[in-house]
Amino acid sequence: MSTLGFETHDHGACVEDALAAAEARCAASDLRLTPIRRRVLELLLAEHRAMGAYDILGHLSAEGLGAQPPVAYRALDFLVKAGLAHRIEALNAYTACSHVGADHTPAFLICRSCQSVTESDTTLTQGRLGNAPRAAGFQIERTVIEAQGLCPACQDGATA
Amino acid sequence: MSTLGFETHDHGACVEDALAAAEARCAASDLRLTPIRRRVLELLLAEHRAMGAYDILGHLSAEGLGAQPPVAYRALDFLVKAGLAHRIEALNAYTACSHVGADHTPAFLICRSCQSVTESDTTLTQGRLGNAPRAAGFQIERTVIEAQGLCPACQDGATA
DNA sequence: TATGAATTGTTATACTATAACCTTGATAGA
DNA sequence: TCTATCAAGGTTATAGTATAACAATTCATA
Repeated sequence: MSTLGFETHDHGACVEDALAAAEARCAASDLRLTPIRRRVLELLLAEHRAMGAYDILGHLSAEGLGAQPPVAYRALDFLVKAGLAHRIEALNAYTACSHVGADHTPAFLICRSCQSVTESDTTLTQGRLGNAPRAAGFQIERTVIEAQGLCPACQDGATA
Repeated sequence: MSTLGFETHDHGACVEDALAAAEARCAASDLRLTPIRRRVLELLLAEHRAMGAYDILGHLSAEGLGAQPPVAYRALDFLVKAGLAHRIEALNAYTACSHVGADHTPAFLICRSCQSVTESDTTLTQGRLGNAPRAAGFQIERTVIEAQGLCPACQDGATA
């Protein structure tokens, strides 16, 4: 399975599938995908980009769903903990998860030109990053793997 | 070469070596390691931890070296650009570089208990992370690889 | 319906970072 | 020597990111 999805795709179906997967996951794990949480997930799914908490808050507020920062942060925290979204540390921003269900260690490819964020499969990296630290006795609980650069589309005539 | 340095070491020599390497590098590259920049590097080297910009600023200010945020941020930016320090994205903090001179893609092991930060050699990871994205045509310019967990010392009777 | 737990509403504030403009001091060419 | 230039630092103000704390509400269920 390839998840390096810079290629165009049926985004409507992509979003619907992701929402369905999210609902299934919440139902199965006894988590509540409330209207606010669901809407935040939709916003994140709308584009394959990372959004800041205050971007999210702007949308929520425009839609009468809450006007204060904690509203956005709580929904984002929920989604991240539920495995439905990820935080992109290098951007202080958030993106919808592309592999809901799979217990994964995500790696991200972040385009500095178009801000697209692609979640890459990391089984490869995972093993490698895991080795050296384990040899040293370090017990990994969470890993952040983020590559920044230019996506294929932006390499033609872009800021490069 | 092993850089997974949780083991104890001669820290005085460690700091002196790093400062000497920094001076050599600056001299060679026509960069100016001014008193403020040098002091910030010393502060970062003092412990194998990451420090926030405002931690640094607190020290500088106590020493009469500058009281406003830009003073700290400028020095940190300089050190990062010069390859003498790294920014730890997951902590919004900074740490001295352990491999001055080597053109490297660093990976960090961050202990959530004692806050120690160890810079691991990433030739391993580098190759692996590089493959999948390259296959997709993504042109990597910078990578962030940070693992959080428990260092060996903190695994005994710690918050785990 | 009473109860407790989870969620949301709201205020206030803490933490992180940079824009903008000015001053100083070193350097190099006239 | 004079002075143009530029990098570095000083300072003020403000932007951007995040959370503590507490009140109000909703919801499932005893």
